[in-house]
Amino acid sequence: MSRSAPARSAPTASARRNAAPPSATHAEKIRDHLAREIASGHLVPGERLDENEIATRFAVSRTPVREAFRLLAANEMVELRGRMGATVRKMSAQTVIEMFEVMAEMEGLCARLASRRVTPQLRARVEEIHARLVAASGGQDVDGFYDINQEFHEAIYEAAGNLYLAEQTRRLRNRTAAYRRRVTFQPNRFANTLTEHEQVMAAIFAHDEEKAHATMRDHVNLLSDDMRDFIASFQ
Amino acid sequence: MSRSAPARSAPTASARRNAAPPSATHAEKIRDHLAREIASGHLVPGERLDENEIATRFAVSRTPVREAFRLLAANEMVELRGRMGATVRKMSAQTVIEMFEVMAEMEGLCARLASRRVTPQLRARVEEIHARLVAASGGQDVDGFYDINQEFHEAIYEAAGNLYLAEQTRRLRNRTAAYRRRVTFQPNRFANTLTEHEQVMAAIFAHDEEKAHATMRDHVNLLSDDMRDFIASFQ
DNA sequence: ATGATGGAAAATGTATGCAATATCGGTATC
DNA sequence: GATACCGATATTGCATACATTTTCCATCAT
Repeated sequence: MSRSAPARSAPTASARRNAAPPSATHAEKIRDHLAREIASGHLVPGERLDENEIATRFAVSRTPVREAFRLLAANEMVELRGRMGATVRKMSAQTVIEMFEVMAEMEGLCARLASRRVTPQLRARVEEIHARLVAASGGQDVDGFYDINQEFHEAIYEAAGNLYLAEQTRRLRNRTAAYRRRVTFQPNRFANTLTEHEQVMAAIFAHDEEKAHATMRDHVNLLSDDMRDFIASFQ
Repeated sequence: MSRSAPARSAPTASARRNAAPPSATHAEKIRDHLAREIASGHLVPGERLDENEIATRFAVSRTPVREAFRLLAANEMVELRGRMGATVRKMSAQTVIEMFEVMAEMEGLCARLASRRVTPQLRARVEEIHARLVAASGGQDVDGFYDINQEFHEAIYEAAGNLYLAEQTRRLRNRTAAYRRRVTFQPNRFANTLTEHEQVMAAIFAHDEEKAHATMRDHVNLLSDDMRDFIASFQ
């Protein structure tokens, strides 16, 4: 990443005109990496992000690191205070609970809109993902289960047919990922998750919007109850 | 803002310990200034923000300008695309409709939670605001009506007892303010607004969460229907 | 006339060094 | 012991220069 780095073959102008995505900037890569560390809990809430340490770690100057911090602020994952650096956003137990409450409603709303707007293609997609989730629940691959679970939710967001809602739901989900991840790794969550997903699916495919909303909200709220206990013990 | 600028008296360490805010960075000032230009319509959606032009305008280097752009991304006021600069965020008619849909639900959720959590003090507050709104509806002061109307909504947000939800609802409301304001200035909106607020209040005070949610959602959705027509005519 | 190519200019990304501010630890005072 | 002050150090903000990528325009081929 230094100036003496070997020259790369630049994409041709014609490749650019075919709307090929530009190569990611260092700032973007650092942001993505730090976001993952925050979501995974490796970087903990309240922790200071040291420009110099991160610059050294990624073998870049401070400039893209500072830009990465500001990009992370755009995702509300870090807090910036003028002249006082960046810290991983710390949320009080109360705020986490509130965010969960909102998230349950937003996911419920996604399910509600999906029950009105789901297409045959998306229905097939949801069912296919669920089948994969059932298959994954028999294994020991927790991360794999978690990833497919997220695919399931993403498909519901898409079926809702409201991009803005999907975006905001994702955003909130990312912000709470570290907290939520600790709960979904409970022993009997897999079976419960499958049952609850099935209830949500049944309501959506029956075009029952109240039930779709309620079953999805309850599915996410179950998480919230667990989180309440977890957070209480954590404080 | 150049290095040869006259030296300023730095705040003393004791002033600092009394939690005096640090002086605003150039990046923060530029962000605030551009945010105002965007809100006022001086910078129009889709417009490119030229680093060099802005740097020249503010007599600073490009560095704080770039940082300001990334800070603006945090407010979703500009869009950043790697290696392709910043543009004022452009909202399609579809996005506006989607945002309204989400807003109706979020305000509905505020009302729902308020129906469970309203205190006698907040009840009195809502009633007092409504009385002022009734008084204002007889006059010609549209702005005054609008301000009190906003107070009414703010009181519901507060009664919901979820700060995060209040914050996000406000945020969305602010983002759509310019579009919404064009509709609320219709001739018979005042009387309808009062009637609808009364329905919301009745449901909240009766602790009927479904009805509170539905009446508030419908109140805001009425706006959405009007907006749909308005936007269709606008395109 | 249209599309492809190449080079120059413009714009964006980054590194480096200096300026400005915050933090920390030691010392003095009450 | 608590508070204030001061100087040294560390951290953050910013300017400048260079590197990289994108855009624009002229030219050529079909």
